[in-house]
Amino acid sequence: MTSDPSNLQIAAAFDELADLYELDGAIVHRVLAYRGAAKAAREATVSIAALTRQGTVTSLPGIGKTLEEKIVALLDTGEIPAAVKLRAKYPAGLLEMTRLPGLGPKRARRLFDELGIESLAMLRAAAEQQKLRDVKGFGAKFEQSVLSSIDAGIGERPAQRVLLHRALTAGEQIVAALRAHPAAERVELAGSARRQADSVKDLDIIATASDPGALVRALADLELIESASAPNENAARGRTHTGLPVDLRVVAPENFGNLLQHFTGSAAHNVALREAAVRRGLHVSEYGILDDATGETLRCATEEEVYERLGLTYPEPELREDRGELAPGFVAPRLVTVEDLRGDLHMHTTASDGRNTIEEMARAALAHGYEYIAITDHSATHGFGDHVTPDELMRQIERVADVNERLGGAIRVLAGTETNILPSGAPDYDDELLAQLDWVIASVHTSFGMPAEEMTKRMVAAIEHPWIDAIGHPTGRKISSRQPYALDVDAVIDAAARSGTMLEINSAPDRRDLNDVHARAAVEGGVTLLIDSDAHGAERLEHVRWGVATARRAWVEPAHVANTRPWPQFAALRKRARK
DNA sequence: GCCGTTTTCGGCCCGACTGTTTTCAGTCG
Repeated sequence: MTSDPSNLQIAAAFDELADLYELDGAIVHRVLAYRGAAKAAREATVSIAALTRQGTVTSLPGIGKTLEEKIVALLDTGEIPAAVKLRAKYPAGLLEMTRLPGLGPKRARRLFDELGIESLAMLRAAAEQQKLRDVKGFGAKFEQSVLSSIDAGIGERPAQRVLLHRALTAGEQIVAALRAHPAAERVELAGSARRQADSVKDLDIIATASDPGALVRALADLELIESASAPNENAARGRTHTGLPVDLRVVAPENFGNLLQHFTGSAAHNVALREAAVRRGLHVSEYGILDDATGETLRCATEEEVYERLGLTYPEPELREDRGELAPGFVAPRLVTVEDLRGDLHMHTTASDGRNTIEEMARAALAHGYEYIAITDHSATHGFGDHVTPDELMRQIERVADVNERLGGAIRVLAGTETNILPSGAPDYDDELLAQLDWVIASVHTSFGMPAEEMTKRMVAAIEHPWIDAIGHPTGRKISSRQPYALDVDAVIDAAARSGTMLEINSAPDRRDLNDVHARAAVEGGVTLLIDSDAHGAERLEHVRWGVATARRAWVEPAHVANTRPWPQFAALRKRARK
């Protein structure tokens, strides 16, 4: 018996089934049911395999009797029979083909049935030989489009997504530049960038203007924009120099709220919002709210009006993922902000792989308005050459004391470490040394490939260690480049709550680890979170913005975060304060 | 395939665009 599939693997199996059923011509609602189940699996904070064995998996939204059976089959045999059958029927190349613009599952299926086309290569050949136009519904224009799409490499890989910090930095500059235009009135970023998602695929900007045509044409002239075109007086589409698509829509002021709400999404949020509206006899679109009873359409100048008309509490954009923000009893959380943070407990200096000295980091943190920071260089076995030996760590403690003296108490600098969690679960300094520090954060940097059970044991051992105050980047994921290591996050949360060990939201823009779903589960499990920059240079202290973004998506309030507290209260949360 | 202030069947968000088509299905966001 191999180990159970992770929630992410189960979600992937459902997504695959959705694609296969779609090719097979299933009704769209059945396909959407599988996609919904995949979302539920990705966002579940407990092990779906475990729930299934307990017989309670159907308590998850969107998972009923049939999907339960399919999970059981996956657990027992490692396969879902329907998927095996459908894979044999529809070659994998068909799914690649559906990545081309204008070619969805229905049309791909038709080409497969009538011409036997089952790969991008065969599709390309048929387009070149002008054979596609023989099939009803296909013409010369489509053949052209196929050739140019395949030549552009579309189809070989999924659409590129850009990390939030890059997209949002560009998006904010574009918004600022548009706001400075004389024709501009309101200009706001929408879409996944506004929701502070992990990554985005384009920027959506919604505006009102005294002269819409002038604003729309102005997009092309912005320094950040490589090229743009305006198909009409109210919309422009462009690309930044890094290739990020930008959509600008100018709308009448009385409709601004409807458009901003619509284009902020998420898709799942909007679908749930509209379903809730239909139950009240209302129909929501980007143009307004149509009332069945009166036949009139209400146009909303602000988003607040949209939610108010629907009888819903306004949810901050970060919450709009259909994760309970539309539920009847929803109470808007007071989300944590960068300004709430009073300290940063994870950063590096020249002693390991950082670029600045202790004093430089301390002065930068002081300028940032912090009351306290911890210096946490990499430990003895970091393995990248830039580690701190036990002797060196002793000298580091003295250097921190010197800096504290020189700064005259303006900021409190803690002598700490980011100690490696060895495969055994032990830290790589001995307890006597850890006891002399002010602060210990522990992280996994090696042996990522352990099975979930061993990795969980390793992590729980570290969490239960008497001198480890917090776990750094607990799942090891790197957004769009590295999967989290196999880990029972629920068991980690339990252990952290029991032992009073903090779990970090690491703010490195490609980590944001814990992620939004896990951070929310941690808070619900009674864990105190920590939001850290993991800065390797003084200017990177600003990165806490991205950790805060993840925290906000996790419904996190200031009280859930240790480093929003003044020093005496924070100090008391450390394990060493309880000895 | 799921689900219930429409409760065990019959619904399941909304609209624009596209290319191919004489009225629209499929795709996309």
